Amino acid sequence: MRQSSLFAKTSKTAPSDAVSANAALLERGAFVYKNSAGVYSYLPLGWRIIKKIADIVREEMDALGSNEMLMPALVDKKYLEATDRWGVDVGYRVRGIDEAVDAFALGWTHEEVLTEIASHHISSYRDVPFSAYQVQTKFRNEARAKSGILRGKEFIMKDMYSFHASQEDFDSFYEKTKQAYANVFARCGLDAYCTRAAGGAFTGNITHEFQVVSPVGEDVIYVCPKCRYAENKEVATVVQGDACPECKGVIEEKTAIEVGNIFPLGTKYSDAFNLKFLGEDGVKKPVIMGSYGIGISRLMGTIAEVHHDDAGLVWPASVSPFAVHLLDFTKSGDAAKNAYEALQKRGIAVLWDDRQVSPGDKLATADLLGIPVRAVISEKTGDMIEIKRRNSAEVKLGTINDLI
RNA sequence: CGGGGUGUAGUAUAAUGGUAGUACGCUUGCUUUGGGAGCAUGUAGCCUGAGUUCGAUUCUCAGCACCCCGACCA
Repeated sequence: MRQSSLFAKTSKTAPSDAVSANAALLERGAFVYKNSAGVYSYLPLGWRIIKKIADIVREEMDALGSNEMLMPALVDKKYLEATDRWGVDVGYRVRGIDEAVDAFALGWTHEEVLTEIASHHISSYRDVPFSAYQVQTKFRNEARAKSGILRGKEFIMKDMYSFHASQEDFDSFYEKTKQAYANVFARCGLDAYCTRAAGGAFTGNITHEFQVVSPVGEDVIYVCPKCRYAENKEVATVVQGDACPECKGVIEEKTAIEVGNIFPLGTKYSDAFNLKFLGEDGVKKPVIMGSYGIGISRLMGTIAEVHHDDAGLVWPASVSPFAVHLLDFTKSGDAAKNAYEALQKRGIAVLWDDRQVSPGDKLATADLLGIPVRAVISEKTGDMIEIKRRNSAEVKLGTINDLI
């Protein structure tokens, strides 16, 4: 892509209201635009990252055998009334302009919707286990949106739900999902702890959260860095300085960002929608469920918090909007055009800064945008290309082949 | 939702009870090309409403917006 046609303009200054690093850098780099408190647009660069992250999540969920689908964002009142969640205060309710009563909620979760759908598809033990997920915008009336895209009133989420015939089968899937989640976060360049936690409005069971240590996090967790034992403060049995119950290491207290969670739901939702299956023994039994969330947009913000320096963002290659940032300092631009076309031909996602601005501007912008590989063509480089990785100070000369 | 703070140009900021200044950006022209180039040029602003006052961007009140702390939070 030619940068001159990219719908994005970077800024030297962050908006005065952007306090956290992710907000300041994502807005300066034109990855996102704040429309309202806690409500963001994803500009072309940011949307590319969202899509990269979502695709990583899709690959891992598909590998679990889950089915991607899409449910309505308008959730009928009947669903939430069935589980007494119509009145949960994080919800938004909507009605038509000329209607007297609220008929829908803007979806903040979809246990009810999918359980009801499943009740029309699951009737025999042959129909389970089954799981499905979606990537969708969720709406939550956050009393206090904060920290850029880390906590918004509207955000992009992957939510998955699973349906099982037995507790054993559920447990097995739950553990596999834990591993899939660990894969997702590792692939996104994040070190996430899997903590024991409480389930809030979703379940009374012990649940698990995936937490990335960061000063801007809202959760307090206790972790053992040695064996990675971890608990959320809300259910903690240890405190800072205690011996780890698993390995006798020393427990540390950390603040962390919750990037995902998994919940055993038991039969709470299947009971509400009379979701039963006929067993091999001819007896009807309730379906055992789980739900599994990953905040896709929050993940982008978390990566920004973890991977940046004074000059700007430092995207892991796996989620970067482009693989190569091509800078051209020459007058003619011919060599850069050739390199750009060669890279395009080989399927390398390249952003070519073809703007008529100074080298200093291009270099500073490249640091701000944080694309992993910077390739410079100038009068100094001759027939070669200067290659520098964003996460390293090393600069070396190479050829197109070194970029592939 | 409780408490506090802040609203000045596209962005960041300054000053002021008497017609608002700087920087960045943007326009145009010339020069320039390895760390957000130089000179010139033009562009653009006091959140909304009420009150006090001869006069309010400035003071008071209300509303709205945003931010911070807390509560809340799959």
